[in-house]
Amino acid sequence: MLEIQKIRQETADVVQRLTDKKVKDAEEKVTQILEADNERREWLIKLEQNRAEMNKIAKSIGQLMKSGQKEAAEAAKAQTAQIKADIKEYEEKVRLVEEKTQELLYSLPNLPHSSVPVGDHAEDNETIYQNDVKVEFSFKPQPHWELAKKHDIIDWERGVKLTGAGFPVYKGQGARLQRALITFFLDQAAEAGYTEIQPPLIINETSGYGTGQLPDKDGQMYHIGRDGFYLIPTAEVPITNLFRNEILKADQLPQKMCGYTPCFRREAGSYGAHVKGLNRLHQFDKVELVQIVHPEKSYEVLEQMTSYVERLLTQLGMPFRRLLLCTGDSSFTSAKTFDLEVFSAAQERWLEVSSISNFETYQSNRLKLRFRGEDKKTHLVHTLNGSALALPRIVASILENNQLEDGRIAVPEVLRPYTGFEFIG
RNA sequence: GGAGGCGUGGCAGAGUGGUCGAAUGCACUGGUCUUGAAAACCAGCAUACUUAACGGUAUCGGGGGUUCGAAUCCCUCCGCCUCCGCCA
Repeated sequence: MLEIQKIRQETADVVQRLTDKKVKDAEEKVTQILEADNERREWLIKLEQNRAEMNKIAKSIGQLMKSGQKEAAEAAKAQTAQIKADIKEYEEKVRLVEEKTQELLYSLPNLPHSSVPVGDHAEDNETIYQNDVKVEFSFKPQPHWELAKKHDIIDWERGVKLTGAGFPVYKGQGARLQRALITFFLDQAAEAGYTEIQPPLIINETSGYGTGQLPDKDGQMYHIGRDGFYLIPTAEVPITNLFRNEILKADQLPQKMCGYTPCFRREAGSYGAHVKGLNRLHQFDKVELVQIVHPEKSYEVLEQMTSYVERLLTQLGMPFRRLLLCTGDSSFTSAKTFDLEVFSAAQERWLEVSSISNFETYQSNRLKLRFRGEDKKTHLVHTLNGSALALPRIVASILENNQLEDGRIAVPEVLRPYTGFEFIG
């Protein structure tokens, strides 16, 4: 959520950047917010004046009662009725206009950082880096869903029986490969100084609002109607919410955390060849990095986190590239996002395996997550997160890029201590 | 699931209808003193909104109510503790 003070003080700039972000009618929306906010303050002042008056009378009644002037006290009571009614009226007005302001603010995405290219679609993203790993075959490579079937390591059909499409069952070497990846990623993160967190997989509504999944992505989460909870779509939600409503000491920053969790996504509206196999699932595993940092450090940290994830891909021997997402393609809540994509030679396409974002104060403003600065005042922190990494497309890439002519699949060196085997099949 | 108790500032802990945003202690910050430190003493020490400023308003787990006035009374939700039941 954008800070209202910022919208007030830097109106023109905010409108421009929202327009860059491809928000329709940005100027109109901002004007509406400012009008609502002005109205709010007008009513608030009236409300508070009345309350002050009321407090004054109440106090004087107390004095009169104490000194035994009963009649004077009763007389004072009589004049409170009108003020009381006014207070009620103003309270209602303030409540309504606050609700409206809030709703409008929720509807605005984050402002893009100045270094983010302005663009509409994925085609406008900038390729920042591409490594020189090449995967070439002397035979016709098979897509991962064929390979998984052949080696009997992923069972889609029985997953459908248990739950539905998008809930695969991993078995044997497939299950072991998953577990190896999770442990490898967690070990690496620990070495890089991230504290491992095992959060709840179910969150309440407030947490959903805190990181921005609610209200705009309500349809993408699984809702547990009976208790009003949600299944987490990513570990980002519980981990970033850990410090909601807290004021951290300066020396508590940065908070570097990582966590492995399954992720649950309804993926309503997705269909077609791009969701085949492991490309898009309703339940998948992911190790997530979250950092809560001093505002001055956040872009430095974004770079550190991204290079960290690139190192993981390098260790796995994957051909990958780094994209800087353009304004139109980066997420609602992000100020700047890098995507890392692995090239799948068999599918002949790039698969997004990680997305690393700086949210600046967009999340912390909702979370009321602040720190006390050198000036002794409270300031909003900056929050960042990134996948390190999401498993399904990594598994797909390993299967597809590491397949051998005899049909076996070579496990990347770094994973062998974790899998206990060198080849699948 | 049943019965009872409790939820106050960073922590501990007073306060059961009237200058209570809240005693006191500890912690913390600044100052005096000291060669330095400790001790002692003095001062400060929640958050948010609002105002050009003085100031004002709200917050004692959350929400609602009674009252001229609520930390204090009532309702409700949440959480914690104790006992019983059940259970991995």
